[in-house]
Amino acid sequence: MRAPRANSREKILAAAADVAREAGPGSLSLDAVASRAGVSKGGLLYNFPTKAKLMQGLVENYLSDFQKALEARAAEAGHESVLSAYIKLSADDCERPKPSASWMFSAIAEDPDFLTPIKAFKHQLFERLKGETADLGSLLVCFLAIEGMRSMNLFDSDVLSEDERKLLVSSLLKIAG
Amino acid sequence: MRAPRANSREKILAAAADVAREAGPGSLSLDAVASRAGVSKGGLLYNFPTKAKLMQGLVENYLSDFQKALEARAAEAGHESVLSAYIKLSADDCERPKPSASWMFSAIAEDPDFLTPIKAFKHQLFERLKGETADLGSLLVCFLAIEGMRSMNLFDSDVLSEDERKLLVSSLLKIAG
DNA sequence: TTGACAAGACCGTCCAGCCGGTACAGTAAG
DNA sequence: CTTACTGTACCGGCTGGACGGTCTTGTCAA
Repeated sequence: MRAPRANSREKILAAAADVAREAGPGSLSLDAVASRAGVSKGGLLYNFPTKAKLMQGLVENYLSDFQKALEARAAEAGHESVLSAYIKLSADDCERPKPSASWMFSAIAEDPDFLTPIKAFKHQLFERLKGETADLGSLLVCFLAIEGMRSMNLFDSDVLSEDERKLLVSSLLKIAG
Repeated sequence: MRAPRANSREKILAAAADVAREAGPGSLSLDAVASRAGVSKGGLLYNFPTKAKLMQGLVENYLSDFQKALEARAAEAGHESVLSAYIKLSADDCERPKPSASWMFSAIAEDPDFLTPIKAFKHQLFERLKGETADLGSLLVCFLAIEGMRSMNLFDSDVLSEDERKLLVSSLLKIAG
């Protein structure tokens, strides 16, 4: 029963995210991930020799996906600012009711240092935005508001209604100029 | 050496927060909390019959502290808006380099439903702010930006410098009117 | 045949919750 | 006063189960 062509890595990563989302970040065990991915535990450990490596894979995957999406947005919109692209991308990410990143809590529980690459990424993005934005105050407000939106999505807090989120986004775009 | 009246509950709660902050949210074990609080495991279990109850205690403590602090701010400043009080309170909370609430990750790992009271609290606060703020767009931007600030503090992300945070706060206060 | 890859039984560790104690305070009958 | 009983606060060893990681044994593709 061996899948001749199985890109197991991606399946496992996706399965891990699913398990964290559905069973809760505290229930992300290797056994659960393996069975969810349709893979044996040995198979999982073959691809990710340790749980920490799995978490690392999750983080790297997340970051590279995000970067790709942001670059695509920034390119497709032509001469639009990166900040606008970031706002719109985040709005879309938060629109779908998937708090798709609750695996992050598992990673933090495993080792808070898994946040380091994410922090670095954000810092880098912030610096990039500073380079293209005239008014630092406006940038700060926008950047933090987006952060807040993402955070609420992560924590699965649907405090805002659909309309409110749309109003928020348009307000931010206005501030961003 | 029976302490006739030691308010063990508070000591335990504080110890739990300390352990989560220093050893990481994944290392919050009952043994660690007990020894940190200067209490035996049995004593801990006497006050909090289960780990879930301990988490619940943490959440309730956090929420009531926050509410008290907010009320105090709103009262002391006289006729200032609640939104301004909320902004300033959050700014002060985030100023000290203590990501004092990393126990929250442990709670989420234990059971994501521990977030429910927090979500409810935020929702309630948001409704209250809506009642006193004229421009919904401005309120949304401020509210989310504060959320972002708190989130960054929680994740121990020091992306913003001291000056930037001050500028952010003053910008928010201006928007809040 | 060989080696990349997968299966799952197995082992050691860790931890939540349990349980049988201990120390002490209050109370009240003798 | 004292003895006996009751309830409170706390102690710490124990255990059963879960989980991460290893090991042995396949199995398919080239």
